[in-house]
Amino acid sequence: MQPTAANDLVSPDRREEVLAAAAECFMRRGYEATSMDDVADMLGATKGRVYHHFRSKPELFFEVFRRAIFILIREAGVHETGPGTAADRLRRMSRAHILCMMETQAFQRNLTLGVDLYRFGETSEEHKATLEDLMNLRRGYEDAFRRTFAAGAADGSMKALDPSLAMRTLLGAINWVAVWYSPRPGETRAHRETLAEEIVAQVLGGYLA
Amino acid sequence: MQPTAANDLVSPDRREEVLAAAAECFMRRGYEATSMDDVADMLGATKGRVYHHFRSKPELFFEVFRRAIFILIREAGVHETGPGTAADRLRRMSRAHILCMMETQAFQRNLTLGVDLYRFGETSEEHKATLEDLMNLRRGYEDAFRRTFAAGAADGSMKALDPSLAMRTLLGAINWVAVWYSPRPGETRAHRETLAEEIVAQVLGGYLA
DNA sequence: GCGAGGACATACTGCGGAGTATGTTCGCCC
DNA sequence: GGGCGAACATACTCCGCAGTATGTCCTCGC
Repeated sequence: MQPTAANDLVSPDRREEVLAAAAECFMRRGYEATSMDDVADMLGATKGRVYHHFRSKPELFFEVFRRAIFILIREAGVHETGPGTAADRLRRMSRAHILCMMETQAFQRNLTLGVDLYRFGETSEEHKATLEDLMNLRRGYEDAFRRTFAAGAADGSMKALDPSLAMRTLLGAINWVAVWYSPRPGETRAHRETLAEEIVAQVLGGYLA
Repeated sequence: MQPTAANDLVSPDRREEVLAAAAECFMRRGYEATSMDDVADMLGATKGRVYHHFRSKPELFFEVFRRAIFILIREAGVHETGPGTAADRLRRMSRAHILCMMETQAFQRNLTLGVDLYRFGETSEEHKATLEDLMNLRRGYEDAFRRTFAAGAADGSMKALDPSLAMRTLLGAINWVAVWYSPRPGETRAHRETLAEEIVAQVLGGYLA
Protein backbone atom coordinates (compact mmCIF):
# COMPACT_ATOMS: atom_id res chain seq x y z
CA MET A 1 0.00 0.00 0.00
CA GLN A 2 1.46 3.33 -1.11
CA PRO A 3 1.45 6.38 1.09
CA THR A 4 -1.12 8.20 -0.99
CA ALA A 5 -2.75 11.46 -0.03
CA ALA A 6 -5.84 9.57 1.07
CA ASN A 7 -3.76 7.35 3.27
CA ASP A 8 -2.09 10.33 4.82
CA LEU A 9 -5.46 11.43 6.12
CA VAL A 10 -6.11 8.12 7.76
CA SER A 11 -2.88 6.41 8.61
CA PRO A 12 -0.82 9.12 10.30
CA ASP A 13 -2.23 7.70 13.44
CA ARG A 14 -3.00 4.06 13.07
CA ARG A 15 -2.70 4.13 16.82
CA GLU A 16 -5.92 6.15 16.97
CA GLU A 17 -7.80 3.37 15.23
CA VAL A 18 -6.68 0.89 17.85
CA LEU A 19 -7.72 3.27 20.60
CA ALA A 20 -11.18 3.77 19.12
CA ALA A 21 -11.67 0.04 18.64
CA ALA A 22 -10.66 -0.55 22.24
CA ALA A 23 -13.14 2.07 23.45
CA GLU A 24 -15.91 0.37 21.50
CA CYS A 25 -15.04 -3.07 22.85
CA PHE A 26 -14.68 -1.90 26.44
CA MET A 27 -18.07 -0.21 26.23
CA ARG A 28 -19.79 -3.26 24.75
CA ARG A 29 -18.42 -6.05 26.92
CA GLY A 30 -16.75 -4.26 29.79
CA TYR A 31 -13.09 -4.09 30.61
CA GLU A 32 -12.42 -7.62 31.79
CA ALA A 33 -14.61 -9.34 29.25
CA THR A 34 -12.75 -7.67 26.40
CA SER A 35 -9.78 -9.62 25.15
CA MET A 36 -6.94 -8.10 23.22
CA ASP A 37 -7.94 -10.41 20.40
CA ASP A 38 -11.41 -8.83 20.42
CA VAL A 39 -9.89 -5.41 19.87
CA ALA A 40 -7.70 -6.76 17.09
CA ASP A 41 -10.62 -8.58 15.46
CA MET A 42 -12.62 -5.38 15.30
CA LEU A 43 -9.77 -3.95 13.22
CA GLY A 44 -9.33 -7.06 11.11
CA ALA A 45 -5.87 -7.40 12.62
CA THR A 46 -4.11 -9.50 15.23
CA LYS A 47 -2.88 -8.94 18.75
CA GLY A 48 0.51 -7.99 17.38
CA ARG A 49 -0.82 -4.67 16.20
CA VAL A 50 -2.42 -3.83 19.52
CA TYR A 51 0.65 -4.72 21.55
CA HIS A 52 2.80 -2.76 19.16
CA HIS A 53 1.03 0.46 20.16
CA PHE A 54 0.12 -0.28 23.78
CA ARG A 55 2.18 -2.10 26.34
CA SER A 56 -0.62 -3.86 28.17
CA LYS A 57 -4.35 -4.05 28.53
CA PRO A 58 -4.53 -1.72 31.53
CA GLU A 59 -2.49 0.92 29.72
CA LEU A 60 -4.77 0.65 26.74
CA PHE A 61 -7.74 1.25 28.99
CA PHE A 62 -6.05 4.17 30.72
CA GLU A 63 -5.46 5.83 27.36
CA VAL A 64 -9.14 5.44 26.50
CA PHE A 65 -10.03 6.98 29.83
CA ARG A 66 -7.62 9.86 29.40
CA ARG A 67 -8.90 10.59 25.94
CA ALA A 68 -12.48 10.65 27.22
CA ILE A 69 -11.69 13.33 29.79
CA PHE A 70 -9.62 15.41 27.39
CA ILE A 71 -12.57 15.48 25.01
CA LEU A 72 -14.89 16.62 27.79
CA ILE A 73 -12.53 19.34 28.96
CA ARG A 74 -11.93 20.60 25.44
CA GLU A 75 -15.58 20.59 24.40
CA ALA A 76 -17.44 21.43 27.61
CA GLY A 77 -14.98 22.51 30.29
CA VAL A 78 -13.79 25.49 28.28
CA HIS A 79 -17.23 27.09 28.56
CA GLU A 80 -16.68 27.70 32.25
CA THR A 81 -15.12 31.00 31.25
CA GLY A 82 -17.40 32.85 28.89
CA PRO A 83 -19.98 35.60 28.61
CA GLY A 84 -23.28 35.85 30.44
CA THR A 85 -24.49 34.70 33.83
CA ALA A 86 -23.36 31.52 35.55
CA ALA A 87 -26.63 29.97 34.43
CA ASP A 88 -25.78 30.79 30.83
CA ARG A 89 -22.35 29.23 31.16
CA LEU A 90 -23.75 26.13 32.86
CA ARG A 91 -26.22 25.79 30.03
CA ARG A 92 -23.42 25.83 27.45
CA MET A 93 -21.33 23.40 29.46
CA SER A 94 -24.22 20.98 29.85
CA ARG A 95 -25.18 21.20 26.22
CA ALA A 96 -21.64 20.43 25.08
CA HIS A 97 -21.35 17.65 27.65
CA ILE A 98 -24.48 15.97 26.35
CA LEU A 99 -23.25 16.15 22.78
CA CYS A 100 -20.03 14.48 23.87
CA MET A 101 -22.04 11.70 25.48
CA MET A 102 -23.84 11.11 22.21
CA GLU A 103 -20.97 11.52 19.77
CA THR A 104 -18.10 9.94 21.68
CA GLN A 105 -20.26 7.50 23.62
CA ALA A 106 -17.76 4.65 23.45
CA PHE A 107 -15.09 6.72 25.18
CA GLN A 108 -17.39 8.34 27.69
CA ARG A 109 -18.96 5.14 28.95
CA ASN A 110 -15.53 4.03 30.07
CA LEU A 111 -15.29 6.89 32.54
CA THR A 112 -17.67 5.10 34.88
CA LEU A 113 -15.76 1.84 34.47
CA GLY A 114 -12.57 3.64 35.40
CA VAL A 115 -14.04 5.09 38.55
CA ASP A 116 -15.09 1.65 39.71
CA LEU A 117 -11.64 0.32 38.93
CA TYR A 118 -10.24 3.08 41.07
CA ARG A 119 -12.62 2.54 43.97
CA PHE A 120 -12.46 -1.23 44.17
CA GLY A 121 -9.77 -2.51 41.83
CA GLU A 122 -6.69 -4.33 42.99
CA THR A 123 -4.02 -2.93 40.74
CA SER A 124 -0.27 -2.66 40.86
CA GLU A 125 1.39 0.35 42.48
CA GLU A 126 2.37 1.82 39.14
CA HIS A 127 -1.14 1.56 37.78
CA LYS A 128 -2.52 2.95 41.00
CA ALA A 129 -0.47 6.09 40.47
CA THR A 130 -1.66 6.70 36.91
CA LEU A 131 -5.22 5.96 38.00
CA GLU A 132 -4.79 8.60 40.66
CA ASP A 133 -3.76 11.09 37.98
CA LEU A 134 -6.76 10.23 35.85
CA MET A 135 -9.11 10.63 38.79
CA ASN A 136 -7.66 14.06 39.47
CA LEU A 137 -8.31 15.04 35.87
CA ARG A 138 -11.88 13.93 36.27
CA ARG A 139 -12.26 15.71 39.57
CA GLY A 140 -10.90 18.85 37.96
CA TYR A 141 -13.55 18.65 35.28
CA GLU A 142 -16.27 18.16 37.86
CA ASP A 143 -14.97 21.12 39.80
CA ALA A 144 -15.79 23.35 36.86
CA PHE A 145 -19.43 22.46 37.39
CA ARG A 146 -19.16 22.90 41.14
CA ARG A 147 -17.65 26.35 40.74
CA THR A 148 -20.28 27.37 38.25
CA PHE A 149 -23.04 26.35 40.65
CA ALA A 150 -21.39 28.46 43.32
CA ALA A 151 -21.04 31.35 40.89
CA GLY A 152 -24.72 31.02 40.04
CA ALA A 153 -25.67 31.37 43.68
CA ALA A 154 -23.41 34.43 43.89
CA ASP A 155 -24.64 36.26 40.79
CA GLY A 156 -28.26 35.37 41.54
CA SER A 157 -28.87 33.51 38.32
CA MET A 158 -29.31 30.21 40.18
CA LYS A 159 -30.66 28.91 43.46
CA ALA A 160 -28.30 28.67 46.41
CA LEU A 161 -27.86 24.90 46.60
CA ASP A 162 -25.09 22.68 47.85
CA PRO A 163 -22.75 22.95 44.82
CA SER A 164 -21.38 19.43 45.23
CA LEU A 165 -24.76 17.80 45.38
CA ALA A 166 -26.10 19.91 42.54
CA MET A 167 -23.09 18.98 40.43
CA ARG A 168 -23.76 15.31 41.07
CA THR A 169 -27.45 15.37 40.25
CA LEU A 170 -26.85 17.41 37.12
CA LEU A 171 -23.96 15.26 35.89
CA GLY A 172 -26.00 12.18 36.73
CA ALA A 173 -28.83 13.25 34.50
CA ILE A 174 -26.58 14.15 31.59
CA ASN A 175 -24.08 11.33 32.01
CA TRP A 176 -26.98 8.95 31.83
CA VAL A 177 -27.45 10.01 28.23
CA ALA A 178 -24.46 7.84 27.31
CA VAL A 179 -26.28 4.90 28.85
CA TRP A 180 -29.57 5.07 27.00
CA TYR A 181 -28.66 7.02 23.88
CA SER A 182 -28.33 4.99 20.73
CA PRO A 183 -27.90 6.84 17.42
CA ARG A 184 -30.73 6.37 15.00
CA PRO A 185 -29.82 5.63 11.39
CA GLY A 186 -29.68 8.80 9.35
CA GLU A 187 -29.53 11.01 12.41
CA THR A 188 -27.83 14.35 11.85
CA ARG A 189 -25.92 16.68 14.10
CA ALA A 190 -28.92 19.01 14.12
CA HIS A 191 -31.08 16.25 15.59
CA ARG A 192 -28.64 15.70 18.39
CA GLU A 193 -28.38 19.40 19.11
CA THR A 194 -32.14 19.70 19.39
CA LEU A 195 -32.26 16.73 21.73
CA ALA A 196 -29.44 18.18 23.83
CA GLU A 197 -31.26 21.48 24.06
CA GLU A 198 -34.41 19.74 25.22
CA ILE A 199 -32.56 17.80 27.89
CA VAL A 200 -30.83 20.91 29.16
CA ALA A 201 -34.14 22.74 29.37
CA GLN A 202 -35.67 19.96 31.47
CA VAL A 203 -32.75 19.34 33.73
CA LEU A 204 -31.57 22.85 34.46
CA GLY A 205 -35.05 23.99 35.38
CA GLY A 206 -34.62 22.79 38.94
CA TYR A 207 -31.49 24.80 39.58
CA LEU A 208 -32.45 28.18 38.17
CA ALA A 209 -33.44 31.07 40.40
CA MET B 1 -23.06 -26.04 64.53
CA GLN B 2 -26.46 -26.51 66.15
CA PRO B 3 -29.65 -25.04 64.76
CA THR B 4 -30.03 -22.49 67.52
CA ALA B 5 -32.58 -19.72 67.58
CA ALA B 6 -29.91 -17.26 66.48
CA ASN B 7 -29.05 -19.48 63.58
CA ASP B 8 -32.65 -19.74 62.57
CA LEU B 9 -32.66 -16.02 62.01
CA VAL B 10 -29.73 -16.24 59.66
CA SER B 11 -29.61 -19.60 58.02
CA PRO B 12 -33.15 -20.17 56.77
CA ASP B 13 -31.84 -18.69 53.60
CA ARG B 14 -28.17 -19.34 53.26
CA ARG B 15 -28.92 -18.83 49.61
CA GLU B 16 -29.59 -15.17 50.33
CA GLU B 17 -26.09 -14.74 51.68
CA VAL B 18 -24.62 -16.09 48.47
CA LEU B 19 -26.81 -13.77 46.45
CA ALA B 20 -25.76 -10.72 48.46
CA ALA B 21 -22.08 -11.63 48.21
CA ALA B 22 -22.44 -12.02 44.47
CA ALA B 23 -24.08 -8.62 44.17
CA GLU B 24 -21.22 -7.05 46.09
CA CYS B 25 -18.58 -8.76 43.96
CA PHE B 26 -20.30 -7.95 40.67
CA MET B 27 -20.55 -4.31 41.68
CA ARG B 28 -16.90 -4.07 42.71
CA ARG B 29 -15.18 -5.84 39.85
CA GLY B 30 -17.87 -6.16 37.22
CA TYR B 31 -19.49 -9.31 35.95
CA GLU B 32 -16.68 -10.90 33.98
CA ALA B 33 -13.92 -10.00 36.40
CA THR B 34 -15.74 -11.71 39.24
CA SER B 35 -14.88 -15.36 39.63
CA MET B 36 -17.06 -17.82 41.43
CA ASP B 37 -14.16 -18.27 43.82
CA ASP B 38 -14.32 -14.54 44.60
CA VAL B 39 -17.94 -14.89 45.64
CA ALA B 40 -17.12 -17.91 47.75
CA ASP B 41 -14.12 -16.19 49.35
CA MET B 42 -16.30 -13.30 50.45
CA LEU B 43 -18.37 -15.83 52.38
CA GLY B 44 -15.39 -17.73 53.73
CA ALA B 45 -16.56 -20.71 51.72
CA THR B 46 -15.67 -22.52 48.50
CA LYS B 47 -17.17 -22.75 45.05
CA GLY B 48 -19.09 -25.81 46.10
CA ARG B 49 -21.46 -23.70 48.11
CA VAL B 50 -22.12 -21.26 45.29
CA TYR B 51 -22.74 -23.99 42.71
CA HIS B 52 -25.00 -25.78 45.15
CA HIS B 53 -27.42 -22.84 45.09
CA PHE B 54 -26.95 -21.53 41.57
CA ARG B 55 -26.43 -23.51 38.42
CA SER B 56 -24.04 -21.19 36.66
CA LYS B 57 -22.50 -17.75 36.78
CA PRO B 58 -25.00 -16.19 34.37
CA GLU B 59 -27.92 -17.51 36.40
CA LEU B 60 -26.39 -16.11 39.55
CA PHE B 61 -26.14 -12.72 37.90
CA PHE B 62 -29.69 -12.93 36.60
CA GLU B 63 -30.94 -13.57 40.11
CA VAL B 64 -29.11 -10.52 41.38
CA PHE B 65 -30.65 -8.49 38.61
CA ARG B 66 -34.13 -9.82 39.26
CA ARG B 67 -33.84 -9.09 42.96
CA ALA B 68 -32.74 -5.54 42.24
CA ILE B 69 -35.85 -4.82 40.19
CA PHE B 70 -38.16 -6.50 42.66
CA ILE B 71 -36.82 -4.27 45.40
CA LEU B 72 -37.39 -1.17 43.27
CA ILE B 73 -40.92 -2.18 42.37
CA ARG B 74 -41.80 -3.02 45.96
CA GLU B 75 -40.27 0.11 47.48
CA ALA B 76 -40.84 2.76 44.81
CA GLY B 77 -43.10 1.41 42.10
CA VAL B 78 -45.99 0.93 44.50
CA HIS B 79 -46.22 4.68 45.05
CA GLU B 80 -47.53 5.15 41.53
CA THR B 81 -50.97 4.62 42.96
CA GLY B 82 -51.49 6.84 45.95
CA PRO B 83 -53.03 10.07 47.16
CA GLY B 84 -52.28 13.58 45.93
CA THR B 85 -51.27 15.00 42.57
CA ALA B 86 -49.02 13.24 40.08
CA ALA B 87 -46.21 15.48 41.31
CA ASP B 88 -46.77 14.22 44.84
CA ARG B 89 -46.66 10.63 43.71
CA LEU B 90 -43.56 11.21 41.61
CA ARG B 91 -41.89 12.76 44.63
CA ARG B 92 -42.61 9.69 46.73
CA MET B 93 -41.44 7.36 43.99
CA SER B 94 -38.20 9.28 43.51
CA ARG B 95 -37.53 9.48 47.21
CA ALA B 96 -37.97 5.73 47.64
CA HIS B 97 -35.90 5.05 44.54
CA ILE B 98 -33.01 7.09 45.89
CA LEU B 99 -33.13 5.30 49.22
CA CYS B 100 -32.95 1.99 47.36
CA MET B 101 -29.88 3.23 45.50
CA MET B 102 -28.20 4.00 48.79
CA GLU B 103 -29.29 1.01 50.83
CA THR B 104 -29.20 -1.77 48.25
CA GLN B 105 -26.45 -0.22 46.19
CA ALA B 106 -24.74 -3.50 45.37
CA PHE B 107 -27.86 -4.90 43.77
CA GLN B 108 -28.86 -1.72 42.01
CA ARG B 109 -25.54 -1.11 40.33
CA ASN B 110 -25.94 -4.40 38.53
CA LEU B 111 -29.00 -3.15 36.70
CA THR B 112 -26.80 -1.11 34.40
CA LEU B 113 -24.47 -4.05 33.86
CA GLY B 114 -27.43 -6.17 32.89
CA VAL B 115 -28.66 -3.68 30.35
CA ASP B 116 -25.27 -3.66 28.66
CA LEU B 117 -25.23 -7.45 28.66
CA TYR B 118 -28.60 -7.33 26.95
CA ARG B 119 -27.61 -4.74 24.37
CA PHE B 120 -24.25 -6.14 23.39
CA GLY B 121 -23.73 -9.51 25.01
CA GLU B 122 -23.39 -12.73 23.06
CA THR B 123 -25.33 -15.19 25.16
CA SER B 124 -27.03 -18.50 24.57
CA GLU B 125 -30.62 -18.64 23.37
CA GLU B 126 -31.87 -19.74 26.76
CA HIS B 127 -30.15 -16.87 28.54
CA LYS B 128 -31.35 -14.47 25.89
CA ALA B 129 -34.91 -15.37 26.78
CA THR B 130 -34.53 -14.81 30.51
CA LEU B 131 -32.65 -11.56 29.80
CA GLU B 132 -35.62 -10.51 27.71
CA ASP B 133 -37.90 -11.16 30.67
CA LEU B 134 -35.70 -9.14 32.98
CA MET B 135 -35.60 -6.24 30.55
CA ASN B 136 -39.39 -6.28 30.41
CA LEU B 137 -39.54 -6.09 34.19
CA ARG B 138 -37.25 -3.10 34.07
CA ARG B 139 -39.23 -1.47 31.32
CA GLY B 140 -42.36 -1.99 33.34
CA TYR B 141 -40.82 -0.17 36.26
CA GLU B 142 -39.71 2.70 34.04
CA ASP B 143 -43.21 2.88 32.61
CA ALA B 144 -44.51 3.80 36.03
CA PHE B 145 -42.42 6.97 35.85
CA ARG B 146 -43.46 7.62 32.27
CA ARG B 147 -47.13 7.31 33.15
CA THR B 148 -46.74 9.58 36.16
CA PHE B 149 -45.13 12.26 34.02
CA ALA B 150 -48.06 12.01 31.63
CA ALA B 151 -50.48 12.16 34.54
CA GLY B 152 -48.71 15.25 35.83
CA ALA B 153 -49.19 17.00 32.50
CA ALA B 154 -52.85 16.00 32.60
CA ASP B 155 -53.65 17.10 36.15
CA GLY B 156 -51.62 20.28 35.77
CA SER B 157 -49.20 19.56 38.58
CA MET B 158 -46.28 19.22 36.17
CA LYS B 159 -45.05 20.70 32.92
CA ALA B 160 -46.12 19.05 29.68
CA LEU B 161 -42.85 17.40 28.66
CA ASP B 162 -42.02 14.37 26.58
CA PRO B 163 -42.70 11.70 29.23
CA SER B 164 -40.04 9.33 27.90
CA LEU B 165 -37.31 11.92 27.90
CA ALA B 166 -38.34 13.26 31.29
CA MET B 167 -38.29 9.75 32.69
CA ARG B 168 -34.76 9.26 31.41
CA THR B 169 -33.33 12.48 32.75
CA LEU B 170 -34.99 11.97 36.12
CA LEU B 171 -33.92 8.35 36.43
CA GLY B 172 -30.45 9.33 35.28
CA ALA B 173 -30.08 11.85 38.06
CA ILE B 174 -31.32 9.49 40.74
CA ASN B 175 -29.73 6.32 39.39
CA TRP B 176 -26.42 8.14 39.47
CA VAL B 177 -26.71 8.18 43.24
CA ALA B 178 -25.71 4.52 43.26
CA VAL B 179 -22.54 5.49 41.40
CA TRP B 180 -21.23 8.17 43.72
CA TYR B 181 -22.90 7.35 47.01
CA SER B 182 -20.71 5.73 49.58
CA PRO B 183 -22.09 5.27 53.11
CA ARG B 184 -20.23 7.20 55.76
CA PRO B 185 -19.38 5.37 58.96
CA GLY B 186 -22.06 5.89 61.57
CA GLU B 187 -24.59 7.14 59.07
CA THR B 188 -28.19 6.59 60.07
CA ARG B 189 -31.36 6.09 58.09
CA ALA B 190 -32.38 9.63 58.99
CA HIS B 191 -29.28 11.01 57.30
CA ARG B 192 -30.07 9.15 54.12
CA GLU B 193 -33.68 10.32 54.19
CA THR B 194 -32.59 13.92 54.50
CA LEU B 195 -30.16 13.51 51.64
CA ALA B 196 -32.82 11.85 49.50
CA GLU B 197 -35.21 14.69 50.24
CA GLU B 198 -32.61 17.24 49.19
CA ILE B 199 -31.89 15.45 45.94
CA VAL B 200 -35.58 15.16 45.11
CA ALA B 201 -36.05 18.86 45.76
CA GLN B 202 -33.25 19.78 43.37
CA VAL B 203 -34.09 17.36 40.63
CA LEU B 204 -37.87 17.60 40.50
CA GLY B 205 -37.74 21.37 40.33
CA GLY B 206 -37.31 21.31 36.56
CA TYR B 207 -40.41 19.27 35.94
CA LEU B 208 -42.96 21.00 38.15
CA ALA B 209 -45.54 23.35 36.75
C1' DG C 1 -29.69 -45.91 65.33
C1' DC C 2 -29.99 -45.80 60.58
C1' DG C 3 -30.74 -44.61 55.98
C1' DA C 4 -31.29 -40.66 53.05
C1' DG C 5 -30.64 -36.42 51.38
C1' DG C 6 -29.38 -31.56 51.86
C1' DA C 7 -25.38 -28.61 52.26
C1' DC C 8 -21.42 -28.05 51.51
C1' DA C 9 -15.77 -29.09 50.62
C1' DT C 10 -12.03 -31.10 47.65
C1' DA C 11 -9.87 -32.33 43.62
C1' DC C 12 -9.79 -32.43 39.30
C1' DT C 13 -10.31 -30.91 33.69
C1' DG C 14 -10.32 -27.94 29.83
C1' DC C 15 -10.20 -23.73 27.67
C1' DG C 16 -9.61 -19.03 26.86
C1' DG C 17 -6.90 -15.10 27.27
C1' DA C 18 -2.62 -12.04 28.56
C1' DG C 19 1.73 -11.61 27.46
C1' DT C 20 6.14 -12.86 24.81
C1' DA C 21 9.52 -14.27 21.45
C1' DT C 22 10.36 -14.39 16.98
C1' DG C 23 9.54 -13.94 12.16
C1' DT C 24 8.24 -10.93 8.02
C1' DT C 25 7.34 -7.04 5.04
C1' DC C 26 7.76 -2.60 3.43
C1' DG C 27 9.27 2.05 3.07
C1' DC C 28 13.11 5.24 3.71
C1' DC C 29 17.67 7.11 3.91
C1' DC C 30 22.31 7.06 2.60
C1' DG D 1 21.00 -1.37 -3.42
C1' DG D 2 21.43 -2.44 1.05
C1' DG D 3 20.63 -2.14 5.67
C1' DC D 4 17.69 -0.51 9.21
C1' DG D 5 13.74 0.13 11.80
C1' DA D 6 8.71 0.76 12.12
C1' DA D 7 4.58 -1.88 11.83
C1' DC D 8 2.74 -5.49 12.05
C1' DA D 9 1.74 -11.20 11.90
C1' DT D 10 2.57 -15.96 13.86
C1' DA D 11 3.36 -19.19 17.18
C1' DC D 12 4.02 -20.21 21.20
C1' DT D 13 3.67 -20.34 27.07
C1' DC D 14 1.36 -20.19 31.23
C1' DC D 15 -2.06 -19.15 34.38
C1' DG D 16 -6.65 -18.40 36.03
C1' DC D 17 -11.31 -19.53 35.89
C1' DA D 18 -15.95 -22.07 34.82
C1' DG D 19 -17.68 -26.16 35.39
C1' DT D 20 -17.78 -31.13 37.12
C1' DA D 21 -17.23 -35.33 39.66
C1' DT D 22 -16.90 -37.06 43.89
C1' DG D 23 -16.35 -37.25 48.81
C1' DT D 24 -17.95 -35.87 53.58
C1' DC D 25 -20.74 -34.36 57.45
C1' DC D 26 -24.77 -33.40 59.72
C1' DT D 27 -29.59 -33.47 60.40
C1' DC D 28 -34.14 -35.22 60.20
C1' DG D 29 -37.60 -38.64 59.76
C1' DC D 30 -38.85 -43.14 61.09
